[in-house]
Amino acid sequence: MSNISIYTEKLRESGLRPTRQRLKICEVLFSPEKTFHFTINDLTKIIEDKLSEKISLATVYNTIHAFKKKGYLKEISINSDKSYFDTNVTEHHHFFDEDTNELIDCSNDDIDSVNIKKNITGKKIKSVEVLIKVATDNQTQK
Amino acid sequence: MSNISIYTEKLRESGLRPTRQRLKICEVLFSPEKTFHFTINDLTKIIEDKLSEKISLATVYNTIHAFKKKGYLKEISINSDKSYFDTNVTEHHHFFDEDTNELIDCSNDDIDSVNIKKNITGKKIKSVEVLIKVATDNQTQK
DNA sequence: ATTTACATTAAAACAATTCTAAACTGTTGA
DNA sequence: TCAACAGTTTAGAATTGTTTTAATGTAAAT
Repeated sequence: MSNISIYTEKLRESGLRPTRQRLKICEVLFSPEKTFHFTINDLTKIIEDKLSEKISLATVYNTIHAFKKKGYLKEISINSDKSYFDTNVTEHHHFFDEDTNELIDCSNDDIDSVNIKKNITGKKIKSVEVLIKVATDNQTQK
Repeated sequence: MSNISIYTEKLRESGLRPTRQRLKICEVLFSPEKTFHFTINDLTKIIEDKLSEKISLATVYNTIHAFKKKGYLKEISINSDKSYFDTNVTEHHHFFDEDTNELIDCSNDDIDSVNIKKNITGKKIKSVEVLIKVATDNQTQK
C-alpha cells in the first residue's frame, strides 16, 4: 500500500498542495520506521539523493515551516548556527552530544517528567524542553 | 571601592589582558545588582552608550566567548537567529516569552529540580537546561 | 480549456557571526 | 630610552544559515 494519500492529507492539513517535491519531502520525513533529527541541510541532501535532481532550498524551508506550524514536526531549542528538527512530535527530551553535534532522544528511563509549579501570569505554556548537554570528560564546554 | 581589580582578575583568568574596552564590557556585565540576559547586539549598544564611542563587534564577540569558555557567562539554548547569554551562571532554568522574545529566570518556586536517571555511556553531563516557552493563549506556536 | 491561485526556482538580500590584515598598545628587556 | 614582541582593536570583508524576490511553471476549479 502506498503512503501517498497520507502525505497528501498531511500537506493539505498544512495548507499546502501536494506537489512532486513536497511528496518526496514527506517520504523522507514520514516513511521511516524510526523518528529522527535533522537540519535543513541534512534533509536537502537526502532528498536530492532520492530524487536524483536538485530541489530548491526555498521549497524545503517553506514545507518544513508549514509542517512545524501544523505540529507535524518539532524544532529543538538549541544554540547552534543551524536549526534542528525532530520528526518525533510527542513530548520528550534530548541529550546533545557536544563531541559530535548529535541529538539523542531521552526516554522515560532517562529522565523524570518535569514538574512546573508556577507559570507566568497571563501566559500559556506552549512547550517544555529539557536539553542535557554531554561530552567526553576532557572536552571543554562549547 | 572600585571593581577594576575584580574585572582585571576575571579577564586574566579568561586569558585576556585588561584593556579599556574589555573593562567596560566587564562593568556592564558584572557590576549590576541583578543578573540579566542579553544578546551581543544588546550588549554592544549598552557599552557604546556608556563609552560614548564605538566598540568593535569583534572585540565584544571575543570577550564574550572567552568569558563563556571560562564559565563567567552562560549561553542559553534557544532556537533563535541570535544567541542569548546570561550573567547568572548558577544552575537555573528559563521561561521564554514568544510574544516579546524575552527570557525570564525560573526560580525554585516555579519548577522542581530535574532528575536525570540515566546518562549516555562514556559521556559526562555538562549542563541541564529547561526551557519553558510561553505565549498569550491566542498566539500561534513560533 | 481557461483562468486563477499557488509552487518552484535561482539568485539576490539579509542578519548573525567569524575572519582578516593593518594599525595600535602595553610590556619587557637591552 | 627605545626597540622588539605579543597580544589587541578595528573596519571591513567573508561566511553561513535563512528569507525574500521575481520570473516561470503547475495544479485545481470553473
